[in-house]
Amino acid sequence: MVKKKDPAVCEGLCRHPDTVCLAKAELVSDSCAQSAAALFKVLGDPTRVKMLHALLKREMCVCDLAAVVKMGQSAVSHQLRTLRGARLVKYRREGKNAWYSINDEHVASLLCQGLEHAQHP
Amino acid sequence: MVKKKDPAVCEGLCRHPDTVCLAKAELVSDSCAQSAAALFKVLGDPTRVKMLHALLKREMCVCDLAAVVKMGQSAVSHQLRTLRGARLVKYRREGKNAWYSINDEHVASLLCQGLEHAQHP
DNA sequence: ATCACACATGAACATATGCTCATGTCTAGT
DNA sequence: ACTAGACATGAGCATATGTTCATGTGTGAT
Repeated sequence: MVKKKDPAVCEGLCRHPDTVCLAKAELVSDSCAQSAAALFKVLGDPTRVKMLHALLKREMCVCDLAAVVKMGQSAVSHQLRTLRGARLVKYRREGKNAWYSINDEHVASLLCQGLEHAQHP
Repeated sequence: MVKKKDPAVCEGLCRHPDTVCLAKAELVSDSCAQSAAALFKVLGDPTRVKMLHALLKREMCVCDLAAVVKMGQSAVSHQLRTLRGARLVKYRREGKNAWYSINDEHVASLLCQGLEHAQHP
């Protein structure tokens, strides 16, 4: 009788309590899963992928980014807002222009890994 | 006059044509950005992050996964469907159970990088 | 001061997403 | 054959998301 359920620990919801208990013990916290998912979610839009990819090589201002990804200035500005919110990009103002760039190497690395994976189906 | 616009190449939509032309030349293709974004989008949900994290260490069946992430069987099954669609997990059937596991190391690496980044704000 | 430009932002809208509920399918045991 | 268990799937619904349109803000040139 090696696979008897243990309601006290696993709440009787599973077929393989040992596995479930182990997995539960190791499971990431809600907040951790939340923030990782939030990060990926921001990366999960083709427009933002293109924008970040363009920013990999150089600092760019909003209207140039708009021209590159072939979108309206407003759309690009909204996307930059969410990218800023997730701290994936930073910006500096210079006169009338706002120059955006990738925030850190970690972000660049993640993006490149995703792009690379996408090319090898 | 180093910054004259070149409508033939940049369509007159930008302030810094040289930069835009360079960025356009290097820009990832639509389909490439699409598939990278699709990959990230699938990773961009806390429930799926938890499920994948649990699968990092061990193969699991559906009802056990449901117990671990504290969700209904149907919800988990739907999520597994999208994970399968993105080829992030694979599964094998054994009698009445379906055993799921991470599809490849690349996926695991991406997930871990995301989780790690999320813990260093 | 006025104007044009670069950018940000709010509202509105269509679409996408994730969950629940109900039901279908397949397998194993009787 | 019949039933129960494990899983898959379709419909429905509430919420989230991305774009456009209109407008607001701040800067520099005239």
